[in-house]
Amino acid sequence: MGRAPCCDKANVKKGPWSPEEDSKLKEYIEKNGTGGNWISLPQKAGLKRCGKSCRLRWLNYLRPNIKHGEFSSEEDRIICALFATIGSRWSIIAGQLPGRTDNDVKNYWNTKLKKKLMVMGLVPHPNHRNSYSRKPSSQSLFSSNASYQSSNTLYQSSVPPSSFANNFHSFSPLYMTGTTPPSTLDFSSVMPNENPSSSSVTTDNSLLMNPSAYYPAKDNILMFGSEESPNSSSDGIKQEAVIGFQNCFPGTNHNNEVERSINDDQGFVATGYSIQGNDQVIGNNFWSEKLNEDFGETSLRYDLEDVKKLIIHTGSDFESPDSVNVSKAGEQAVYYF
DNA sequence: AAGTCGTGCAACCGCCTGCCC
DNA sequence: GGGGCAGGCGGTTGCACGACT
Repeated sequence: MGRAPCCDKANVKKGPWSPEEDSKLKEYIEKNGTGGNWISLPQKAGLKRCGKSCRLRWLNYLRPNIKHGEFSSEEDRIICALFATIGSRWSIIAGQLPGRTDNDVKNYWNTKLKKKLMVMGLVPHPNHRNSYSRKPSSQSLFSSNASYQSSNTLYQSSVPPSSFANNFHSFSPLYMTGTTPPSTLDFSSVMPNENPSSSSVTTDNSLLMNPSAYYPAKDNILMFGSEESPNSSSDGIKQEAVIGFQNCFPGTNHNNEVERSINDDQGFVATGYSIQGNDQVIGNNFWSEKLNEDFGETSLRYDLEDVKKLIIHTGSDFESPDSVNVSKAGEQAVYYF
């Protein structure tokens, strides 16, 4: 038996809202509130609409302080960073942008921002055949218990939403903002800096302050990304590669230290790292463990230079055979093992 | 001027989750 | 503990409108 419909479909109006309906709804809610029950609200308000439709109209259009119009470059940067961190969790992303709705952010991403990033080579085109990939191995990508948090709810799931996985794979290069401090976002490595004075966004937002809390636990992913530097050499060799590990929020803070993410359950280390030149990048989860071994469990922060040395020093010793020379500007790679 | 195409966005659909009984 | 319901969310659709031919 299927579930009962939320309203009588035959007797509800669908399609665009008229100004009269808008004013009825607005007037009612301003006077009485939603009463915590959207289903019964349309009847009380004298509307022939589904409760869900009323809720959507109110949240996306009628409620106070809704911001319409162009997204600023600051908002662009926040959306990109959060998308890279948590995927298509539009409501959470919208929660970081005062006056914006999840629908707005979603539409903006799908119609403009994604294309913009594709053009820039920061998001692989769907038909792009030149990115590195490797089959998942014995350990399933999402085999471990995932833990990810929305604005007010902590979810525990063995299988994160497939949409998240897809997005995570597709746009993972944005994970590698090797210059992303926890409280100050600097997207200069992934976004063109249209306004140099605003290359960083200072925020005291809890999500940005503690991104690891929102980071889904996924094992055995190694991500590579590269972008073409303005002074890229003529042979097309990339000038920068940034790598990140699952369970980590890759980034450095303003002191050029690699942040360690505290994950009580699994004790992972958050690492972020940007290398210059034509470096060969080798790594896997052992990298995190090596950091602990070499720099101590108690240390909350690792100096970026030490991480660089460690990568160079221990790279060939990694147990994983994975070894990638990310050589072409603008290419990205995602490795699973 | 008319037809076609592309884009943006509001709205809908259906699934998932939490809450309540 | 489990079933049902409502809210919330992300994906998708469809329409309006402008650009282009």
